[in-house]
Amino acid sequence: MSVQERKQRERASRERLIVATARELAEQQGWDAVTTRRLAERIEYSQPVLYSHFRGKREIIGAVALEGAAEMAVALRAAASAADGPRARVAALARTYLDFAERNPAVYDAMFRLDGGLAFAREDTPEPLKDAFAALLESLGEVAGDGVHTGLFTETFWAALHGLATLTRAGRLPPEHTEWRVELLVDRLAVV
Amino acid sequence: MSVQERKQRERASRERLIVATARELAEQQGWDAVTTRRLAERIEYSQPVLYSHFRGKREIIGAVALEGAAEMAVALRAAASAADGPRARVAALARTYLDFAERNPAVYDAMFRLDGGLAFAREDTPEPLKDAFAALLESLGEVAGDGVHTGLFTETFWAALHGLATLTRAGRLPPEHTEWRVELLVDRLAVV
DNA sequence: TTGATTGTCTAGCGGTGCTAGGATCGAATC
DNA sequence: GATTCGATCCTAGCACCGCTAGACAATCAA
Repeated sequence: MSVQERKQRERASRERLIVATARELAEQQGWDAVTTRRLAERIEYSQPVLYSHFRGKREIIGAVALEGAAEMAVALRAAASAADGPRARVAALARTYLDFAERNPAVYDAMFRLDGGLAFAREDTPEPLKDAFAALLESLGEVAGDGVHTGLFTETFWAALHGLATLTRAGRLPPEHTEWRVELLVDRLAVV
Repeated sequence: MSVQERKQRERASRERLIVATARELAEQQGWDAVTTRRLAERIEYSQPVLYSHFRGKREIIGAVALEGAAEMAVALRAAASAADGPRARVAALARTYLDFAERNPAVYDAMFRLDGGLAFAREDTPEPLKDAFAALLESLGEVAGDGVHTGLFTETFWAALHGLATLTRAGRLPPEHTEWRVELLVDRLAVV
């Protein structure tokens, strides 16, 4: 059975290559540039090979999104644990979130702007997504305020951050004063 | 010169037809379904005619966005003027904004999610966009709080609403409890 | 060695946004 | 009223897209 195992390993490795290449290409030139032809050429296989790993382009986006969610969860927890006190923790969380969105725009798009065929806010939501939300909730839960449902509070705070991230990057908001807006959000929304 | 005038009128009328048809088609079947071929067929002209009015699909999206911005400004001002007191005014404003996004998803996308080739937050920003932002600022300015820049406050509040609107519609946030989230946003962000 | 299975590729389908170039039509001139 | 001539519009086609059928080669089991 060793031959089969080797083949499985190779297959898994190629799948990782596809996802990594798609992500790289998307970060370099945007998701519009991630066509199945270009992607196939970069991994040095023909187009149909992609379809033996993923149902279609959408699923590839979804795979990048899951990868991103896992990384974001790590980054959020690291920022939170390095801060002292609820107020500082929330501020660090918010800055880290926006920083992640700015540094990995294509991954952020895959997670929250594009259709990666993933289920959100449901029972069958993939674990990495649930966990990224959990990472937010861990820090935000302690500043929701008395009698305020922590889940709903986290959702609202997250939505505000998401709005800032997307509108800023799309040039809808001037890039200056981002720090000030985050400050306002934390000051007003968090109860310390 | 009357012949030329008639031609100009007809041309302007056809341009309105293009924008209205694009909007209608987008609301019915989403922007992906708005292809130049389908659009041309619906207005009963050939494809190249579209390009004698607009540089490309992007500009058509931009035209729909401007139309939407004007309508949104009217809706926001109507809601604000019908409410009594700053707190109620802001709440009505927020609800109207989200309501507009929900009722006109394609127009909302054209305004804030898609690339319509429009300049935002700049001097050469088209008037309807500036005015829609002004409509927000008129009501939000009075609850920014002492010493808080009203423009930046409005931007932050708007971003929060935008986040709620987009995440909810994309299925990233559960559709229930939207009203509760708005309530929280208004309660915490607005200083009354 | 043979036959079946697996894996990969070439080629192609129907679609996209956009455009070059020819046909047509109406207005202005003789 | 016939004839230019310019504006207007359409046909046809480009290069690209996501995706797939079917041929082909390599590998395995008998």
